Amino acid sequence: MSIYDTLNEQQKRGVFTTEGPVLLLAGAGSGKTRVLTHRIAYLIEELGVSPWNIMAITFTNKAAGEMKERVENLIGMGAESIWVTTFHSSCVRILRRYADRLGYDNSFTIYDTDDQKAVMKDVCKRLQIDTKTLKERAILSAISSAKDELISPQEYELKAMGDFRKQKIVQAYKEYQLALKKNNAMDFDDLIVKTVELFKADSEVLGSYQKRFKYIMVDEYQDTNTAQFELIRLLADANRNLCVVGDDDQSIYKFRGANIRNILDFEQVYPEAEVIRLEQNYRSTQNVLDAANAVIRNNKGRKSKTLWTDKGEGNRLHFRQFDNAYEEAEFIADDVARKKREAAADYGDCAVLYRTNAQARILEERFIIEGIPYDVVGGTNFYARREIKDLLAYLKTIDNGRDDLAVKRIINIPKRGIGAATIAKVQDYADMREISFYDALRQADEIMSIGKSAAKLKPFVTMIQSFRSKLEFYGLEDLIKDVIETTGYVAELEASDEEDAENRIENIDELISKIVAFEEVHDQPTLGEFLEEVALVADIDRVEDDSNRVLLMTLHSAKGLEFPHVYLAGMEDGIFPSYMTITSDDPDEIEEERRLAYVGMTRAKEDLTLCYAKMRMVRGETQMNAVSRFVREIPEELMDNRPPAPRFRPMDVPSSQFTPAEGQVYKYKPTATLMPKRTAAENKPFIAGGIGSLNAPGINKGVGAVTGGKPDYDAGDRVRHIKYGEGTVTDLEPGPRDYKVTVDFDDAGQKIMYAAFARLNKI
DNA sequence: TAGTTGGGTTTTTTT
DNA sequence: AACCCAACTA
Repeated sequence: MSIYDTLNEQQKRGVFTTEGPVLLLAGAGSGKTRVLTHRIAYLIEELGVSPWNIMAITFTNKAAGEMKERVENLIGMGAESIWVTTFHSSCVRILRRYADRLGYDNSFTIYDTDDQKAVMKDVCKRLQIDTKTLKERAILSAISSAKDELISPQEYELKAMGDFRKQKIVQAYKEYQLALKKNNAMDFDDLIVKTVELFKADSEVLGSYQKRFKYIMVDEYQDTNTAQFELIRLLADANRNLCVVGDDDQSIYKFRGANIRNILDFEQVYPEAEVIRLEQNYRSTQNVLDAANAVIRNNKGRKSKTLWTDKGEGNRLHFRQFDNAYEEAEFIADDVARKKREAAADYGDCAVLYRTNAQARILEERFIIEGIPYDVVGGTNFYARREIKDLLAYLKTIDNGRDDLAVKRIINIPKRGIGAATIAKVQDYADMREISFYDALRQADEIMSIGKSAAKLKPFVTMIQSFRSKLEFYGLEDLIKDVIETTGYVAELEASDEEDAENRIENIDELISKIVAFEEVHDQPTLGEFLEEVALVADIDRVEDDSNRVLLMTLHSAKGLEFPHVYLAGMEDGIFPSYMTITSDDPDEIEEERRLAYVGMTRAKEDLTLCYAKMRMVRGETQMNAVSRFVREIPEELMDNRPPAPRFRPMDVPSSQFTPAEGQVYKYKPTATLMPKRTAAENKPFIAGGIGSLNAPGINKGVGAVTGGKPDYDAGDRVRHIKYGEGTVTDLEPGPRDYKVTVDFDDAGQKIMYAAFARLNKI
């Protein structure tokens, strides 16, 4: 009995076909991760390949971590030297070693979207580009697309002939790259592009990696872009042992440059490629699969395949119709609660998927009201949140003062009376001497033009220097706490009456936890390593599988995941498929949306619920939308309710026309298929344009003490938190203006928070 | 310089 | 609705 016996025939072929190029067309839920992990195990255990010679590229850090773990479970020790990473992490690893050969310093920093925008703003100012007509964002996205296609500024210039707009973009592109280089920084796209550049320019380096990576595997291959493909092609060129795994039906990242041709044309590029299809689905019931197949069948130009399962039919899909998004949210929350009550599902078995991040808010509000533990994935990346970026900017500045952007970010946070004028003068001085902004600050006395403002800069420099010297003696955890304490960052938040101050503080606590965790995992944790690790994490990487909370996320984020119970919210034409793709004259766009629908539906193992709201507030105006065409593409016999037939459809109606005074709301009473039961109080008419009862002041205030007095619990007590669930208080200490409470939560682990914000309830 | 206000814009999706 | 930015006031 070997570990390979449990694989089906196709999977076995995928595992045992180790030499030469292999295209593994793996339908949703067909066990591709199993094939990949077994393939790695087979290479190592049966063929005697050194783990060191294997590279597996995944889409997210989370997927990489899981794969590594599963390989470890299969072969025991020895898995740590396999490269299992994302494209971006691999490239950083390579560039940290060789970036100097491209004229960068090996300690380059990585710029995120915010940083890019800041640089571009500056570039536009210098080039006198009118950002009213040509937005920074548009320029950046043009540059990003160019980089995805490996188009250099020079090549772009050739294409820009006679096109004024493009010529402006070329100028900006060139200037932007110069600025990045000057700051010794790379953006996300550069990580790939520069690595390809390095490989092409330096055959010695390329040769060494080719020699090392004898077996290369790429997961989610349908979502690779041209630059990534080129990277892989170069790496695999010597041995040609390249196994790509993907599903053209799940290609959903065209907007990010994913080139679906990479998978469709694989056999042209590698004529000797073996093509293996995995069509048996081990995840979903037949009904779910039939529905998903019926939808995706409407796409043209796909590699035909039909998923099947030997699981039973299962439940029919649920279709539910609502008047508005609030009722939709209420139903979903109620339904989850019902399933939990009836022991049909636990919280962690449920996921709510939607097209746009904005849809999360209403759902979230409802989940809070009903006290259902949940987690929202995505939106703004954790590390892109203001408070986190602020603190990270401190850490970056302490680590090395070379990141001008970071220094400028925090120089006046919290307020130190240092304004734009002073900053500009310091920058001028820095430019003149060709030194960094921070070094210019250190010489503030020498800068004649700033006059008495120099006195404001000095304490800042002294503070940073003191952090630096203290770093010799204490760890990262002490450092971050010291920064928070010394700057008064949290104290300021605490005192502020900002709506989301509580949330910010929670995020900061989470950051501290992450630093602590980082220090636990690494033998010799350095600040630089922490900052690097943090630069490349996606929001999805942070979700823990065992936290037993309902997950709320976009359809995009859900790729690669599965849940027994899935709710698809906002199944409306104009929302999903999005308005943009409906009105586009490129028919490919709607096909990509359909693939997204396919991805969403195939996340469900047992139970799939499709929700439709007739009226929905989008960007401040009320829209009336028809049922999503994707719902209508599902055979009716697979659903428990028949979606209403399409009728006249005002695409969007100005909210002003929907004041209750004019009574028009009532025209759109539900045509009543199954509506969830609700109490009379809850059944009040929805007021379009208003925010409804859910948003009443105090909604987020939960229960429990809000004042700064001593809480009614103490160390040792059991308490309940609205989000983290139950836990034990391990510490309670008086702070400057509030008690600081440390709780060891059963599910969420240890958290430190301010009592006023934590709103813990003794139980 | 800091804080406020009013006007204009917007992402659909993210490593 | 939410966010960002410029312009204005204190």
